[in-house]
Amino acid sequence: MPNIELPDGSVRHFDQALTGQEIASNIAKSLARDAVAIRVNDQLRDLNRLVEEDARIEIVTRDSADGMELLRHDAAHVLAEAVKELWPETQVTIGPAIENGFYYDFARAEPFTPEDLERIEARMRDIVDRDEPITREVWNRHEAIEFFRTQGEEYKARIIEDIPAGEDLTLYRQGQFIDLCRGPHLPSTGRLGKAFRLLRVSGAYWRGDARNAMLQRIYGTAWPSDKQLRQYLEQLEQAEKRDHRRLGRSMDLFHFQEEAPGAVFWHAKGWSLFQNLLTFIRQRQFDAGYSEVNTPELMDRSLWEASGHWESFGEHMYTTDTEDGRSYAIKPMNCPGHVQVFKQGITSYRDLPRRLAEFGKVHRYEPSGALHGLLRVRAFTQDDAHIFCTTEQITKESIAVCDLILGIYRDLGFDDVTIKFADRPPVRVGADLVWDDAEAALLRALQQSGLDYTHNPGEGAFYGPKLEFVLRDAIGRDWQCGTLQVDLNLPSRLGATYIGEDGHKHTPVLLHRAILGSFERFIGILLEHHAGNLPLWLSPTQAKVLTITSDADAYALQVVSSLRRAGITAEADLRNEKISYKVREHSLAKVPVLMAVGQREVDEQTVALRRLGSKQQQVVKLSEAIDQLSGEIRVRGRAA
RNA sequence: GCCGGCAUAGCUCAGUUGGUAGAGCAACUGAUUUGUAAUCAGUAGGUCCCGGGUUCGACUCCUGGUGCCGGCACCA
Repeated sequence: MPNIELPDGSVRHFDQALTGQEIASNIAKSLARDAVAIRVNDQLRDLNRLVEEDARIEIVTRDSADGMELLRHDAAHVLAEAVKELWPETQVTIGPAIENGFYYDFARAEPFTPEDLERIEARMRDIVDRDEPITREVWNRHEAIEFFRTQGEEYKARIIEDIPAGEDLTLYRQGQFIDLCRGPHLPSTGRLGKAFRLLRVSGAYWRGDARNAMLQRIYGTAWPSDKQLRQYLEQLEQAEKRDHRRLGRSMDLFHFQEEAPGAVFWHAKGWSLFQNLLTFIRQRQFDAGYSEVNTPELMDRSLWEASGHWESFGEHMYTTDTEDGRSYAIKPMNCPGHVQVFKQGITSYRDLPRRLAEFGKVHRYEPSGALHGLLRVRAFTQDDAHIFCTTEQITKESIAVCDLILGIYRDLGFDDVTIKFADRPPVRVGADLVWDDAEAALLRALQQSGLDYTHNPGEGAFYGPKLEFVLRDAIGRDWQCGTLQVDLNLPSRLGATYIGEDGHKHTPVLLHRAILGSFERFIGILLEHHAGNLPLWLSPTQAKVLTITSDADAYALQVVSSLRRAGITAEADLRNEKISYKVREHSLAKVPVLMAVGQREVDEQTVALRRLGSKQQQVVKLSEAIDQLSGEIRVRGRAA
């Protein structure tokens, strides 16, 4: 005889236990229709389970975040049911809801083809039409293992074996299909609706471990309504349009070719963008007290053995053997080089902190399958720096690094940044006490800066804990770019020392930090974030001066040279084409400022100025236009 | 690296059961002097990713590579 408290605080009394579905019907018809689960005292439950006790409840509808997750989880089950009906010999494994959708991993000798995907999706729709009740059963552990073994479901049996003894095992049954699942689930398959779509099939290792068998993963997306599904598919198309590889071609920025997998051929415009970004970072670093250095690309293998990189990453390093019998490695990172610079001469504690920066081009033999346009390459340029300091200085320096990184992101148009604190990994160098200190110092910096962070356990580097700076782009994707790592191991491995106040030698602490990480990758992210519409100050070509008739040719050239004198990168387009043709062409090439000049502009010494993305133009005096643009450029890129 | 897919003109893509290839856009040439997202006409353009095999004959079939794409794993 439960008393049911609703989210609005009202309480309803019922004379007998009743199901979530009945409670929903009791409240409102529409709620009954949209209900997918019930939350009973903060615990999600199936709608058709009885609520017998006094409880606070909330009906979970398909539109809510929890509701959508449920829909997607159910979609995964319906997918598995469809596959089992079509190919009964297939083994099922796991099938969770993920952001925007779901997947299910299957073990099957034959690969799924795109045609198979269509058949599966059609069968899923049949299953929704059948509206099979989904029922929860609690099973005994041994019986469950026995059951799945006899069904030939080896993977399911193994999953159950790994569930701690004593826990209740729940199985969910829909039609002929039974799956191990914690639940909750919808009352029936019809409740799923048909706003789902299978997207692709790919490989995935059993339990995410490359030593295990490779399963076949089918990905899908599912939504509460057709409209939301359409919107999502539309969003996917839009994301494709801002693919940096496509923009790189249409904006004539860079290319790749077969002879240099994972290495960029920068074209003039792309390199100009690269240099604009580099100049900006260089200025900011200078202002923050860094000195720029440059260290060899090729160094003897012994140095990499001493640093420990040879052991951990030897397979991913490019090496070269020379006639003199020596073995060199092309640098995969800059730290050992910077330590060599630090070691020259004798450093006093008074000289610390010492901040050495380098735009270091590094090479890493990344696994072939990891390569992805500019976002994952084998040859890239880091905005790398190493800060040598005392233990006492770690926190202060770390705070300064956080400030520097966050400020730069803001100026590049990224406001949504999260910080992750990654602590000691299972495989590491150095004593635990040393790790304790390093982790504590980083956390102190975060606390004193008042920055929010999330914990990323076990994800630190092998030599020290790190902060990871993750920025969210315009379409909601997260990119880890900046990093700050406290290293209490490498300096001693490479013999770096300073003379302390006591006149004795001490080992400095080494902070590794990068802001953008890799210029190549960051440019890829920037392009996608801005959909190619780069901020004026970064654009390789900032303005294009377009003539309307050839009468304006001389004036157009004069405008271009005035712009260039003001530090604005400008080019003239004197071709004998219609103005609309030129506007279209340069808009597609993402030139931020177009200035059209015809007889009127010649007479009045003006330009018809049009900004990328706008359909309007304003006619302004040339001098005004120049002031306006150079002011805008100064505010962003050149400002300290 | 692993699973699956793809590779044809600068780009986007067609190409029948095996008979050595086409379109649109771009490029080039000419005409057009044009007021804000495609002016018209003509011309040229190919190692059909690379190697080997089957065949009278291979873009097409088989086979070994390479690169790319979607994931998985990896990411100092």
